[in-house]
Amino acid sequence: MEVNCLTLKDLISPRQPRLDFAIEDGENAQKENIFVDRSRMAPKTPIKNEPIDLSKQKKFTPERNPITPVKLVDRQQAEPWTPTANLKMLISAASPDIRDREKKKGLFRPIENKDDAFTDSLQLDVVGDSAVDEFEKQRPSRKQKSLGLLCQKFLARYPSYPLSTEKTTISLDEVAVSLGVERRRIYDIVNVLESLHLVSRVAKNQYGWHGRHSLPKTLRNLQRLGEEQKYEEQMAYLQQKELDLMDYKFGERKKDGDPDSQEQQLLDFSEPDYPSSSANSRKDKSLRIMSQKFVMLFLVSKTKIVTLDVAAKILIEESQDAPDHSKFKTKVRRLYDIANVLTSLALIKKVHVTEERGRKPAFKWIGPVDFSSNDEELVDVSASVLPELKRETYGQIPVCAKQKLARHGSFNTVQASERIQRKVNSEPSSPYREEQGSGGYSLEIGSLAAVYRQKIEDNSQGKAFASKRVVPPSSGLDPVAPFPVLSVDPEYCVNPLAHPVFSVAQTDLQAFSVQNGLNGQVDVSLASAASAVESLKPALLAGQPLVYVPSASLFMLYGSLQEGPASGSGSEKDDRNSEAPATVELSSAPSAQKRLCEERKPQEEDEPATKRQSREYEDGPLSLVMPKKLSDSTDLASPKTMGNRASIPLKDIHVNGQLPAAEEISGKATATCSVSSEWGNPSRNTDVEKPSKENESTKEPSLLQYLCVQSPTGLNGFNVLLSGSHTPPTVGPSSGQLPSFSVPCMVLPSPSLGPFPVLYSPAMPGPVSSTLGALPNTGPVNFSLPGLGSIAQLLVGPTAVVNPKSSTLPSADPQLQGQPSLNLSPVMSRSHSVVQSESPVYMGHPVSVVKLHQSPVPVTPKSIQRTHRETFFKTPGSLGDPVLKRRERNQSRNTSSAQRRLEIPSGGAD
DNA sequence: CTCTCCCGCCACCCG
DNA sequence: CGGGTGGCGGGAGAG
Repeated sequence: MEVNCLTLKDLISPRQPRLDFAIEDGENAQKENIFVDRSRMAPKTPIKNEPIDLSKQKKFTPERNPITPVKLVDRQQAEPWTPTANLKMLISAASPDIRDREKKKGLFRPIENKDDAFTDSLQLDVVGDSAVDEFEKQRPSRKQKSLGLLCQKFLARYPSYPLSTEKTTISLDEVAVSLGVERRRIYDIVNVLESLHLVSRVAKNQYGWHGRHSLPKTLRNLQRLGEEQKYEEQMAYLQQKELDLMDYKFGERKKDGDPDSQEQQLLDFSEPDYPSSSANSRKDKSLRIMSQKFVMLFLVSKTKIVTLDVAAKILIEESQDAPDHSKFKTKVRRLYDIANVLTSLALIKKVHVTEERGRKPAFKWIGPVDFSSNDEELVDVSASVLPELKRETYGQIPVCAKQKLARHGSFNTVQASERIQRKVNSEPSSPYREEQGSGGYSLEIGSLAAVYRQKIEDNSQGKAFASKRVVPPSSGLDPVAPFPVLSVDPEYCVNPLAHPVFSVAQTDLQAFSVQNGLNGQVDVSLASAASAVESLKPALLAGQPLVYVPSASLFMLYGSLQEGPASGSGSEKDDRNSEAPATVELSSAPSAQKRLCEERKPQEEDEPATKRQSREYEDGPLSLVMPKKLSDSTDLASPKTMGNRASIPLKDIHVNGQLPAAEEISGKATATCSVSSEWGNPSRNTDVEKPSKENESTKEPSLLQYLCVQSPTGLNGFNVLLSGSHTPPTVGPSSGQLPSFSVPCMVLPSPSLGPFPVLYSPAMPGPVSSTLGALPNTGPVNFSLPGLGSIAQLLVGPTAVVNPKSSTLPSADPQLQGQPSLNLSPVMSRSHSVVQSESPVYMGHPVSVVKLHQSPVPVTPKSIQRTHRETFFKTPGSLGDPVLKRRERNQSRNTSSAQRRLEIPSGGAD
């Protein structure tokens, strides 16, 4: 085996660009985190590539055989390689470094599969063998084997926001092998991911990776369901009681109806296949359901903090007619499993709620919250609950939060800018972080209170938006219903910022940023970060989002901007967009499928297409909203890139678009904001990102209406990008269709700017980091992101940029994140694809920019179909090969039939 | 000790 | 029947 592999590699091996990463890896290796590596890998070719490759390679590597016992291994061996495998090989071959690494890993790999993962990570660090040995010897600690870590690795293999075109198939076996774990573990992960629609089962042993595109929708639906179920109340009740435990009786708990039914609904919603409820038959979905419910609890919770005991109780109650307390322990175990996955997704982080009685393990939601504002009731509940919490922890609310509170709903860019300024001014030296810092993690409770307040405030302001969202009448119950609900949530955008804030302390961020350097790679060394903050494990993740953001999103913006003017790549569809929104979307983009999937579910029957679109946008953590209005052209923008994704060099893009875009922008920009800034100090590191090809894809064009305000140099380079046009959030701007919320403004630290393609216009002052130059791309072309820490970029969404809720969090905005968290609200355009930074890395919220693309690419008929129907990628074909590039392979791929589930998907149609 | 949660037995189902 | 799934809970690492 080994030989073969090597050979192949050798043959292929020309070192290619990728190597870069590999190399870096080695360097980075320090950390050990596997994640990092993987993520890196991912970034490279991120999406498409399959992470698996690497991993497999490991396995494949000679060592495999020797290695061990693992069945998986055997399998692989047994199996000649699949095409996918071959691809992987090739890829690996491409970068010898990587290969080597892999090998080493494999070698070292502990006997136990389990160990592998851990081992790998270690290896990564050390590229060297010696190190490895050590690691080997070290037994993987339990932590190393933890589901959370495993999940991160798992996630690292796939792009958070895969291009629509890309379809990734997840082979459980492969994954298990690559990660060195039993399949059973993979099931745990996949089930949770599936509950959030990040993946869907395609066939036996095969899951399709959808990425986070639909996550917002999913969350929205869950939120809705949670509301319907009155989880808030339950939680509030329990919390208040403090969980005295079991005393809590749901007597009322669900007014709606049976829990069961609800549960099913959940599932359904997740999978629109009612009919098949049979599929659900059984318990099987219990974990999924449980996961969804768990998430719902967070979404419903004002505080966004859920203690395990409360969650367990609620779950027990619901799940069974006769709640067995005896199961409490078991439930808690499961919740931990789920929580680990969710943590890896950066949706929650572990915290402890200190109650009078003592500390309780709990998790805090750090994911997007805003998709819809439904706070109203929440407030009430929270009110009751919060008080207690607050006092315990601490009370102060960070300024940031207050600001946010101020109004996330619709605020103007101007406002946003003002805010920003204020902050800056207020604390010149101290970045936002500090503000947050006050809280530290300890905040939890305090944060809750803050949140609570915010919500209240927000509600008043924000409600308008909320109202927008369409609520399907009771549809919630319907399996399908849930999705339908999605309405636009202009607000949604907001979240991103919030999360990060909470989750990561500045320090962490800094460290993080430093480590990561944010290079273009974006890879993020989450792992490293994680390592740094061990305690945080989860937290890291949470913080992570930041990481991603930058590059991709920026890129996106940039691209979009460019496009606006230029539009070259374009594509066809522009018109369509405007024309028939709904249709367009679906049909239009290949990539759309993803979105579509999401959308479909929801079925927006009601909703106008526009809404949907908006939703889509939402998906991306960062969404840039670009109103298409600019011109139709903008719409167009798209796309082609999508298809190309990797192919195009960023440079080109930059070149093309850059200036013009900037100009346009500037022109548009109505306001300029100057920020004083000292956000962050720029840390030196601004590494340039490499533009990932992926990004390229993003390039699309959209039009954005952004204003780029450069901060005077003095400001630190803070630049603000405003969307010039965006209208009030709700309003649909351009086409009128979409409500857009768009990005009100983006603030960038100057340093970062340099890299930032978009905004900078040539005019940009030089402040930008020279570093940029270093990067290959240099120049405008690249937008490299400076180290996170250094650069804080702030993107404010017009509307709610700040999400109220989240905002409440103490975090400091921008900096905290260290990363630029951009939210881009996608413009409404009809189709936008969200692009993710390549680094799939983890979680993060990667920045996903929404593009408008018409049809992204080449949609094959298949894809199209799929998209509509299946919510997600159920069709095998859609999934695409893991390794293979979707392109041909996909086609070639058997589109196997869908399995039951696949079929089901159509539910959306329903 | 408690908190976590890994690990894997074994029951379901499905094909 | 065999294999994919995944419920479930013992028991042990970590703190």
